Amino acid sequence: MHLLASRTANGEILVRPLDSSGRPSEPATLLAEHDFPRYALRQEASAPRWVFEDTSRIYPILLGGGVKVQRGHDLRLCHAILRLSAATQSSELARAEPNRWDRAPALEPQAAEPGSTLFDLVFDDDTVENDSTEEFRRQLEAVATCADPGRLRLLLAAESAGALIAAEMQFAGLPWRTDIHEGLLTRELGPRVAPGIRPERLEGLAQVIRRELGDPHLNPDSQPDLMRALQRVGLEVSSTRAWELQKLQHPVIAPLLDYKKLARLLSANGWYWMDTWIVDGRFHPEYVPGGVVTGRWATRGGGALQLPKQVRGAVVADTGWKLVVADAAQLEPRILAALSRDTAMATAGRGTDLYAGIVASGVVETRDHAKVAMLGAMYGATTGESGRLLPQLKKAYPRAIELTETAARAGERGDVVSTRLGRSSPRPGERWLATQAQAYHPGATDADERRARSQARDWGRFTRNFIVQGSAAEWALCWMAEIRRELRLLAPRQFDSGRPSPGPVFAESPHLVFFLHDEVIVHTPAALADDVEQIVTRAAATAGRHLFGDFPVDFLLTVATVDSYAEAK
DNA sequence: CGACCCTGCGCG
DNA sequence: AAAGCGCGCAGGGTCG
Repeated sequence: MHLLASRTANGEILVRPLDSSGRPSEPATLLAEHDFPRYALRQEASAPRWVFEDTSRIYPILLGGGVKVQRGHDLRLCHAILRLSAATQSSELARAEPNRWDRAPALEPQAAEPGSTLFDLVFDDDTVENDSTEEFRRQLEAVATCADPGRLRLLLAAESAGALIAAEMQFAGLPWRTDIHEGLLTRELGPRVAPGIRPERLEGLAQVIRRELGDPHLNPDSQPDLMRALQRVGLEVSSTRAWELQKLQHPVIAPLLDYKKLARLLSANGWYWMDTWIVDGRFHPEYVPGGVVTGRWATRGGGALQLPKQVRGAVVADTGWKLVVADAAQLEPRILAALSRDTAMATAGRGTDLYAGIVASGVVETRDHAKVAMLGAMYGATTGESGRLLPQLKKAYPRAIELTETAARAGERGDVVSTRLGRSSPRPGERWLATQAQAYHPGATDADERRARSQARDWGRFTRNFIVQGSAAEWALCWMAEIRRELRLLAPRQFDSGRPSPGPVFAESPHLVFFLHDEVIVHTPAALADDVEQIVTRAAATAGRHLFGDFPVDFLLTVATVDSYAEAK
């Protein structure tokens, strides 16, 4: 059973039951917004799949009303996948003119208060293309008529589960101790100062830098000024990047590197950041599922996917609770091994650190070499150490390396590549095609050809990486969806249909609070931490089976139950 | 003044 | 141009 829930022009919620092919089956129900959670909770007894036009816009109403749902289908996200997927190119959906389902969602951040601003899904033009019921039917049909529906079906389910999880994680927030964060800032930067003023320690370092560079008015935050000042004292730099400065011998270097480090802390995660993003002891970033072309998530605001290790000590479980932090070890190379069915490479990672396994197999000398060679293979490195190590890797793991090279060649030609579950890479743009065409033009110059070749290789590196990064993102979605499903079984109380009035969704039971590409954090009552660890571990194996069947590849995790995020690895 | 680009750096 | 992918964000600087 599907329940399509959408918002009407006057702010009510319209729920339309649909049958398995997406056709309206029973009469629709019209609800006031505040009645929606209670209604949804009743429906949950039969575990419907909720069809949302945009999960991030409508699900917060339910969460705010104390209701989590089990299953979802996000029309906007699934449309994006099906529109581009090579597997569904002949479908009605893919061949239709661009319509409202292709338009980017409104970019303004959501209001913190769920349900206060949700106008963007209301459309005046009641055309067939814009109707959600029709769109859902087109999506089901596109999947059903493609060559291998199972994979896409899984992808759409995983993507949609991701949308539910993203909304839930934003709603729940990551536990954040502002007192600990403040302590760190004061220790590193000095006492808090008003915005625009340099904290004590930064000002002190700025003075030292000015003295060493003989420029009493230098603003170390100005890259051009700093570069000129460095050159004036005879330091030949072409940039002011930390890694480049590190190589130089001069008394200004040490204080300058300190300055950069601290200036970064201040601007990225200083007091202003804390005031903006931490509300009632929780960090509530907005996750954007499908925000990256490869299918990875992005975030909007707060820089949640760049939380520096430096400040992770402020992420602390509530009293009586724990954080279960789990990280997929060497995820992308394992994905590559499975994608290419390279049993030798899969064997190297069986029950052990994959890079260590590669060393143990005698392929390269050190773990560091194994890592840099693997990354180079997946990113398309040609020079340097990883370029030199590639032949050894190729000899040991021909199937895996072959797959990356095939993907690169496809991209160089301008072809599309696809992930394990069928997410396809975007086609190169007009400019790319024009540059390639120019190189084949009779009057093409050497420069034209060089440019075209270099651009083709760039796109090849993109498609090479796309299949691995994108398939890894799919694994991670399946992993998380499975964790979520099992966590619910672990603490079923608030979902039981017998409970007549919904309560706070995250007050009592373990729930996901953070996701970072190949890493999750579950916030859990301490007594359940062991169960959560098992769930997370089991879910990794399940995700592997969902993607790769019985191909014998391990997806190892490092799992830790901790009080503070900083304690994990 | 805002819009935009550039540089640099954090994360995977 | 940090060898080699994908991001977000802040601050300086320039331009209209």
